[in-house]
Amino acid sequence: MADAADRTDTRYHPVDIEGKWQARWEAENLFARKDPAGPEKSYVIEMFAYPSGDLHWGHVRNYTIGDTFARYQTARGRNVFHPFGFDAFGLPAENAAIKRGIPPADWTYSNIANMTGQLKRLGYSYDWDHTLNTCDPEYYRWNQWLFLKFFERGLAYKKRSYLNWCPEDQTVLANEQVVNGACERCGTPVVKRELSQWFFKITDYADRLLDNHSQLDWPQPVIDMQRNWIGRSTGALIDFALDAPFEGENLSVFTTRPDTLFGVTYMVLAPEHPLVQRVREAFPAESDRIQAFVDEVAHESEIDRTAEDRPKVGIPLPISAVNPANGERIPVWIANYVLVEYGTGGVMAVPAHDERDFAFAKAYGLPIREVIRPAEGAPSAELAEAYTAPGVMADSGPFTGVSNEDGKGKVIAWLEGQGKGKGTVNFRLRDWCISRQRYWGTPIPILYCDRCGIVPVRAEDLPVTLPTDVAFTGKDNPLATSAAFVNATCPKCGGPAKRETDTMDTFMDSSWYFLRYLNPKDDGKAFDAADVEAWMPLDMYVGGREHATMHLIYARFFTMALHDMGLLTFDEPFRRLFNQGILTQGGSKMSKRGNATPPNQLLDKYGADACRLFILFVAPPEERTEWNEAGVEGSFRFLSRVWRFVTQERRPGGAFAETDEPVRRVLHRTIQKVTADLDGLRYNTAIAAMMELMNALSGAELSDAAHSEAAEALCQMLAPFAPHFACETWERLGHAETLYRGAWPAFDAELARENEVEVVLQINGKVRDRMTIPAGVSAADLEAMARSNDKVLAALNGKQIRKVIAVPDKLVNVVIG
RNA sequence: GCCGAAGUGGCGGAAUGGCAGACGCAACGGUCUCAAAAACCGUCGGGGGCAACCCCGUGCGGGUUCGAAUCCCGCCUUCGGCACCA
Repeated sequence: MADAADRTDTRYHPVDIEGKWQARWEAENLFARKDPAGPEKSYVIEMFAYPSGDLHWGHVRNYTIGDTFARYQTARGRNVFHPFGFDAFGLPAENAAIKRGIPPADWTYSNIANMTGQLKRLGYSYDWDHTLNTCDPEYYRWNQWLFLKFFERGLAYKKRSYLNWCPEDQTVLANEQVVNGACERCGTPVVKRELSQWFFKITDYADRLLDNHSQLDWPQPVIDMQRNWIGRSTGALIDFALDAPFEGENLSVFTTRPDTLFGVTYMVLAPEHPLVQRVREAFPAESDRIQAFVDEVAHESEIDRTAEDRPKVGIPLPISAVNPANGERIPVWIANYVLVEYGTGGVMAVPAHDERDFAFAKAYGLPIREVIRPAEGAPSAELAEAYTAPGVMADSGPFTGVSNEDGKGKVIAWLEGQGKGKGTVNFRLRDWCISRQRYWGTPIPILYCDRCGIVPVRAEDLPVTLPTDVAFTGKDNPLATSAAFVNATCPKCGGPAKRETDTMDTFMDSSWYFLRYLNPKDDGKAFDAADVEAWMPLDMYVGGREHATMHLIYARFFTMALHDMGLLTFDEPFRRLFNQGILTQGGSKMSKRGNATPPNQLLDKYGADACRLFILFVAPPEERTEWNEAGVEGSFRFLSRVWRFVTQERRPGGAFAETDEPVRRVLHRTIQKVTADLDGLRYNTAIAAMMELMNALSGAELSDAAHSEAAEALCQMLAPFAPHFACETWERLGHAETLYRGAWPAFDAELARENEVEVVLQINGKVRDRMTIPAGVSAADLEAMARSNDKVLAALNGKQIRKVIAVPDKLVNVVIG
């Protein structure tokens, strides 16, 4: 590119102005956090970035939506806080270390530097004095502090359970990180392993996570996804008495269909159910046979386990139980279709009214007893499939003849009266497993002492920093390879202790970063109560829908837990959420995993402003759209035309001419529309409206006054979209102050109103004529005009006018028949 | 299977009960130029007609309405989420 000095033309050259304004903004400290007192505060962020290496157009779309929103809020006079940071822990850094021998920290910090440069080049209005990287000890020490708080409250606990294990990444995964039975990150099929891990008690908050949805200004699909994920079911816990050798003990099961209790013909336990091992001990002769089946199921991968056509298999156990409803003895089986993690890990089987139980009973010749019948029609001879629709209870003792919906509550009450069961709710949501056997994360601040057991690190000893003398083999937990890290002293007894070598799930980092943004350099506390009180909750959170059941649930849980600890006064972090639509490339999502296009080339060629404008113009921000760079040219052309218009040589001042009126009407209508569209985040149509305005201005003869009015309004309207361009043209119009705060054009309502309208004349719903008339002509007058219209008279031809529908300023429809 | 979103020109999209295709891209024709770029002007859903005009057209089939891309019922397709959750 040539220097500005070489040019003789006065055309729009973005490279000449973008660096200049970025430097100016920085020198003026324009984007510094404002005082939250005074006009309404507006805390706006986009979901922070994983430092994967390069920005791609998907990021550009996300951040441009947020920046346009933030800049518009400022233009409207609000006090905006708009920070950015990096979600810097995670596996890719560690994989780079394993594959290329680069320390994870080096890889991460160099990516952060690179991406920060790209973000600055795009001219986003971030307050870089309030940034954070989650891999800094100054950040993660507060993760550890928060972990200790959760531990004190009993919200963090260690337990042994069956967990998702990724053999490739050599770590456990949360349920949320298993996608179609495979590791969300590397795609390797996940297997179940019994392991001892750290959990957060998110299930304590299941009901609140659902109930609070009504307070949130969020896209409904995200709320629906969370509701599905949490999966609340209402039903009953029912106790089935066990026979010898477990007499006196109960087998408790969860069911949503207590109304089918009289139809139970067997019971099924998950192979991992604790009772199974006790049965093996009680029946040594059966032990090997049982264990063989348990092993067979356990070794299936998660993909095989969840396959749709997976056959249901099981074996009977040498024990039986008693149906509390009718005293009947029924067999107890173990089978692969019962999940240990849900409910009690065992079910009562009602083959007549449950598809799974039906298939299993058919396969193993177990009895099928029909106890719900359709309200009308004769009882069927033999069921061909499970009957799961509503009906009337049959062969159900005192409940026979009751509708099954009423029966649910009645059976529960009856069981409660006898102490054999109770109504309850059950959730699909599991506690959040937060420990990972990886290096590049926050060390869990826990010690294991032979004498004192599990001992938390003292708060004053934080941070527990990541050691650098570790070996990355891709197999063992790297922290365990640092003797200096592992060997520690017990703070309770002073004896030798071993450090926990697991690190935290990185979703821990993102669960509270929006609190830390306010005081990222404060080394005395995790966050400042007064600042949090002043700025939280977030007024706008912009990010992708893929976080619906992960980050967005975890962060809500965190906020609720901190609220209950008295650390926050609110319990929902994100008042308003906006999901940008995904950007596809070749039909699939643009992402760091393959098909991403970086913005650099187009930035070089057209500048940041044209790129920003284009990414908002292509589609409504919430819609998925296919990336096609061909259109950037159009945005650049538009800015070039505005440039030429605004930079015309004009004398300042003067009066409006009569001939200005039509164009001024367009201008004021445009200001009205752009304002409304920005309020509704309809950026694509706002830009289209400005283009239409430019088209109207192009051919018009304008007075100096009208030219100046239009030029200033255009600069102001473009400011949130094309900030460098707007600042430069604003300056060239003679303004000394940088165009940023409180500079939004007002529209004259009188001028914005249409004075002349084209009214469509329809005959039997088809357009037959158009009439240009003054706005506001009444329906009665329109009808009279229609009745005397030539086309109507010609169409009549002996027929009659049956009806006339007149909509002022829109149309008249004459129905002839 | 369950929950959700979406289907409109060659392309991205506009119009959410009232002129379908705004705005932009691409394409085509023209002006300017020695030439090119840039810029500007024009054409641009399909069919018919010399023409004024006419007919068809918003995934498919019905319906409501004076009038439906838009509302209702039933399908199809694509995408996202959940899925042996008892």
